[in-house]
Amino acid sequence: MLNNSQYIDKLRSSGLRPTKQRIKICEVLFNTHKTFHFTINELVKRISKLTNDKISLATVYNTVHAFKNKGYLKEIPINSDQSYFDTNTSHHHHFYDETQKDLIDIDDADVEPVKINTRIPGKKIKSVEVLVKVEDDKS
Amino acid sequence: MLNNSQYIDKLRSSGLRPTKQRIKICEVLFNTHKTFHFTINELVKRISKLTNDKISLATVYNTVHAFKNKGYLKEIPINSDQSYFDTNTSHHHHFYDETQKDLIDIDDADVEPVKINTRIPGKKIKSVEVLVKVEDDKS
DNA sequence: TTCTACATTATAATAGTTCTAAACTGTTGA
DNA sequence: TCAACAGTTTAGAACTATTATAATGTAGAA
Repeated sequence: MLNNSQYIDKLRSSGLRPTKQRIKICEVLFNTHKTFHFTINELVKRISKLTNDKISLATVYNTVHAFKNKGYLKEIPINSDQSYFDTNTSHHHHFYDETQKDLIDIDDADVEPVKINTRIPGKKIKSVEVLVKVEDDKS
Repeated sequence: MLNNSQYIDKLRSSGLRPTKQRIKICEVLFNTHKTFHFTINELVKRISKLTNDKISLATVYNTVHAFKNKGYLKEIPINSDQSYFDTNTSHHHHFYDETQKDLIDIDDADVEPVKINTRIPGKKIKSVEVLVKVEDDKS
């Protein structure tokens, strides 16, 4: 437990109590410059690999949802049997490899801005997400 | 049971036996010029409203998946507690109204073609889907 | 220190979807 | 026409991700 004051501040400033579970989850999710995708299941495994005190499944769900609501995580819209989350909250899109069931970032610079020339009255756009499904090329 | 030969042909030509359940589901899904979105749940309700012989839930799932695999239906990528399908298999995109949990088509003409300037070696693009999430505009 | 509201926890509950295995039916070919 | 077989349907059980419950624990304020 060295440099967790950043997480404590972050949590406190968004109205979340800095509990040791939340700090640990912050470490697992944000203690790297690389962003990544994960499912709850994968996160639970990652946590138990990196810590001795186990965190209950319910807490992991609660925390991930709290972080998502605060904008620290994004949920990626995919039809899958489980939800995918992304620690990269900047604007970008995804490939989904249906063969390997693998998610890959598409750098925002590699996608021309998506222009929507229609609106729904009384609604404002919250996000525009592009999902590019790919499969093995057997040609 | 009048003009079902079209469905029988369609099914047979794609290697699906034209059972009476499948024909009935074709009627429910394709007997209109309007395309629409549905969940399995909604489809089951729609079927039971339009027919007397009930079709088992398992068959509805099987049939929807078979139709999806044959390209007669598209699954719409959304994070939801249930899967959404679309009888409109042409290239188009969607608004998802998070307030009302409602899906709305975006005419393909209203979206500038999405240009992806990167590829994954050995993979070919299967689909490019844009999901525009909207919410009530309280400004 | 004490109090209180917020968090965590194990477990139960829920709900969508898939599996199972027995019964049924379209299709083929004799 | 009819037997045989592979594909299909079915009810219900099983499975799995997620959410709810309610008791216990804990951070932060007074």
